[in-house]
Amino acid sequence: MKKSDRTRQDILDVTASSLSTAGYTATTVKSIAETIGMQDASIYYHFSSKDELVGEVLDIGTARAVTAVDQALAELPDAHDPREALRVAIIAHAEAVLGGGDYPRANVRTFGQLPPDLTHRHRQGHRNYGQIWTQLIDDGVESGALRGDLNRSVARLIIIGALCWA
Amino acid sequence: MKKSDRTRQDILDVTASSLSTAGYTATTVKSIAETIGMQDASIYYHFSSKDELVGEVLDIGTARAVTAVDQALAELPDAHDPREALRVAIIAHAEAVLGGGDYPRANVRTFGQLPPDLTHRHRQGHRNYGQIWTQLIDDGVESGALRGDLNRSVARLIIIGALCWA
DNA sequence: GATTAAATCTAGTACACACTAGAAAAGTCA
DNA sequence: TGACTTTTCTAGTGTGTACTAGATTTAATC
Repeated sequence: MKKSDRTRQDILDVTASSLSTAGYTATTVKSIAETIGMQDASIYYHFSSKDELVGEVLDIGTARAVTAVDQALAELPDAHDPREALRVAIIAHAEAVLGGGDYPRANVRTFGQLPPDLTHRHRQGHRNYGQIWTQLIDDGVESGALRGDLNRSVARLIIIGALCWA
Repeated sequence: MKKSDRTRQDILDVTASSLSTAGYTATTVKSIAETIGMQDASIYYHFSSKDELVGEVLDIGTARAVTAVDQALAELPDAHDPREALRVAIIAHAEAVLGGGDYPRANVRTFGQLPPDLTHRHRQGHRNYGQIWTQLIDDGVESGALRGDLNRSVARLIIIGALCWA
């Protein structure tokens, strides 16, 4: 049962890499198999469908980003400036996306090109992640550290948008 | 030769609408034809390929955004604050993308999912557009109105990224 | 109204894709 | 080694896509 795990991991890695650079449509089962050096049909021994495989890659990516941000926030001192929290979170997110490997990048790259099923499956995860930022911004506004006259949801969109774009 | 022009325009409009909401892959020749109420093969009387059709839609979109920003900048008084120029340009861009119809939106929506040929064909247009913003930011920095210690290309990416995300 | 041109349709081809079934090979362990 | 399991391959199916060829209809012109 060792061989299977290694191959499975290889498939995930290659898929994440392809998704992050080529996008969803250009990431074909055949191309994944070719990169690994096996037949496309063999992929289905490890994953029951392309979308299950892609879904797992995306799940790993969001989990890593969430973990990175959560951890960065947890390392803050107990009484911290809400602006500092926002700053730390932004840096943690940026590091996860830019330097954290292909998995978080796959999420950003394929956002908006996934088939409906996958989109729906990951919508909740995205919402949860957005919730973190909404909370950070709300904290800032309510503590008076951030200007209260800006539209909060707009601010959230700008921050996440700018981060994803980078 | 009137009928042809009207139908051609219909095809362009429907394609822009579909691209802006469904993206490139989900925008099939068949779906376009169905929306109009004709057979998919009939599309090819007006356009020689799907990508030629899509390319024309994207060209129109970028042209509209560029025109909107250029026009907004041209209406500024001769001696204007560089910050004001940036502000006006951002608003013009946002209006073009959000309220300017499907054509500019099609560009944003399909960014990163186009086949290589189309990507390459429009890369120059995107570069030109980016150039406008680079210039605006450079003006701001050199005149002292904007802080010079921020990385200019990062600033450009953040601004365009946030706008496109919205 | 007849003739020509423009526009659309019918009926297909070719290809890439995800995916399947069963045979073959590779690995595991007594 | 030999029996058994795990993994991969060969060879296909079905489907959706862009696209083509030629017939057919619709519109314009004389």
